[in-house]
Amino acid sequence: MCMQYSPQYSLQNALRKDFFERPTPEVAQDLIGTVLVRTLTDGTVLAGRIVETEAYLHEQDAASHSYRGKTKRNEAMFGEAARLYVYRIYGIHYCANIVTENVGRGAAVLLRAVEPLEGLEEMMRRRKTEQIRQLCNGPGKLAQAFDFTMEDNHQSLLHSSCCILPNTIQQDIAVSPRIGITKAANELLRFYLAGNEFVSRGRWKG
DNA sequence: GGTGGGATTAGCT
DNA sequence: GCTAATCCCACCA
Repeated sequence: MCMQYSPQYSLQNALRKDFFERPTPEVAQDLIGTVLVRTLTDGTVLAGRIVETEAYLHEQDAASHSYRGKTKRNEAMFGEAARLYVYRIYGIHYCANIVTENVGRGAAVLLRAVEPLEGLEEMMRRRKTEQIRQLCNGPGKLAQAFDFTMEDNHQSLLHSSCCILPNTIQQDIAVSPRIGITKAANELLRFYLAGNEFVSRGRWKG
């Protein structure tokens, strides 16, 4: 189920910067089905198919961290596309976003869930659980499993140790309002693979 | 210099 | 369903 897909872990195939320089909802939707790959310093490869994302837009989007303009905390959002914007949430967890559009826009895509493909033992160790479904089915969990921390803020996704591989599957993408926000809560900016069990909050009904 | 809130999670009822 | 855990940082004084 989760191991049948065998991605080519090669930078040759990786998504390039122009993929991320498009309108953020398009990027968020097109990221569904792609594969997030990270190679740790010890050579361990972590990979997962992205099954859930949310788009956070520029300064008109009241739910976006960029809503009140550029600050020290969110400056990565205003930087180059295809870089990571990582922040700490509720003092405990991290959330990993991919910066989109052009420099100065302040837009990004939140990675909410991935289906683990490779490096599961490492993820289990970091997550302190052996339940595969629990490894990456939420933004905080995903960040913990892939070891994304503030050190990775501004990190580029355009090299072999950290990149996104193209979608090779064809599945139905569903849309919904974003989760966990109070402002602009009706915008349909959350995208996920319909019926996929690794989507957060157990929204899969199997 | 103090304070409040947050794109969450785990564990308990 | 409810709530504690726990930390920047933005904002106001």
